[in-house]
Amino acid sequence: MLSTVPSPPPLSETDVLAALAPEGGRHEAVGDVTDTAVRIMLAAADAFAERGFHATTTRDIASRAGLSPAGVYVHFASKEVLLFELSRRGHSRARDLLVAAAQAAPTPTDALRAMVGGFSRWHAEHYELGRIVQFEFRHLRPEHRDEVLHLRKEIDHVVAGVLREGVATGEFEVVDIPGTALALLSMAIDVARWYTPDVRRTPEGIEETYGELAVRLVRAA
Amino acid sequence: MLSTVPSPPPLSETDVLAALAPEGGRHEAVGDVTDTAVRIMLAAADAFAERGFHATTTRDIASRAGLSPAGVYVHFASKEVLLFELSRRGHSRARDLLVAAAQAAPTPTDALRAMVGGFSRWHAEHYELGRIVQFEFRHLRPEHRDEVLHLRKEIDHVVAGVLREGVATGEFEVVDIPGTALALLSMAIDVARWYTPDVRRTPEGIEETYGELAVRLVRAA
DNA sequence: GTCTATATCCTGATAGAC
DNA sequence: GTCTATCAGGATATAGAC
Repeated sequence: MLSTVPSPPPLSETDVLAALAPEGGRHEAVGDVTDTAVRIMLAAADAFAERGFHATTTRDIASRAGLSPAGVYVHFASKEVLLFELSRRGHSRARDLLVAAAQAAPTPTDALRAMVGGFSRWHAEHYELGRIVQFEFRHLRPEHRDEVLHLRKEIDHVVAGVLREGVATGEFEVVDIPGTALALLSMAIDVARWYTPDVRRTPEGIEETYGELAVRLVRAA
Repeated sequence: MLSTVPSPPPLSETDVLAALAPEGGRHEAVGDVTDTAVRIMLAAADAFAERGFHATTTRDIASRAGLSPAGVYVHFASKEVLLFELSRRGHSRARDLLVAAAQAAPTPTDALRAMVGGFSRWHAEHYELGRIVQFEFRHLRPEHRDEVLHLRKEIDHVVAGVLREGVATGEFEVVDIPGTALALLSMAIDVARWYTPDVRRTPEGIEETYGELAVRLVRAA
């Protein structure tokens, strides 16, 4: 169901790149930007995820990308624009995953399992981009925050929609649909906070566990 | 059950103070530090929660506390020490709440409802301190991080313990105890990320909803 | 214990040569 | 498009008077 997400080797570059690229391909899959711009985005993603937006310096990003500090500004107008690009692409990718999982499943139960499982797995496999998406949001400038907020609302809406369908078919019993959607997303989002490749759990195991927990949370008694 | 948490007026100072004070009292309840040190901690908590640790300046903290920048250093050796004090006290308080809720409940089901409900409510009522505790953790220096890590493990342990009890009594059916404990805590922790007083949900409503969701997640079929 | 003043270093971003 | 050099301001923290 979520097989459009490739399973890349545990290299940070490939990992973040896979999360940024809609087709899961190589550099040209990011498509609308140059090779150097991609390198800068990958460098910034590493740095932001590791140290946070404000603790990351432009020199840090530049050196990771193999450029001088000035070289970054040919491609991005500011450090905040770089955060915005990562945030926007990451949110889009996460939303696309959820929508694809919802559409591919035959029943609301299967859809919910695939969505929460897949979303949780994504936040583990791509925990660097996941952290940026979920935890650096408030450091965007207001106009950029507003744009990303639309994507966040779409994500909430997809989950709530599946819950409503499940209630309609009688598969689910949900007292508070938006509240439950929020709690389900919280479980998955929080994975990005605690997951690292050093941890004993695997993204696949997380997908399995969290998908089942989601179904337990809403299934009719 | 969680009535040891006072319901303060919606003033940020009182709110953070209540979360810092073991007895829920006034300034002297924080006890081991001077009045001015408390004022600085409250100012720092406001600033860290609002803008994040690295985006907060020492001038920012000082002016919120009504001091000159130099005035802060009489009471705290560095900005990071201030973060550590807030983090340590906040973690202790959160752990104490969980332990009290676990001990006061007659059954594992009641205990889990009270723990997850109360922990969620705490992350709403004290969302400022909650954000610091949960999301500024990585900005601590290694030795301080280690000390706080002990408190975090105690929190995990209390929840896992109640799950084990519930499995033993037959009330719960849990495949993966540490994984489920983690997911339950994730739901509650993530409240601090999205909650603000502007949001439509109330801390009391969150307590009710999340307590019930927790029970649904683990109860035997 | 608090202040004013400041040391010292670092920050995001730009100018202009190549 | 990339570099070296640098600007202008801001950062944490300290010195020393009161």
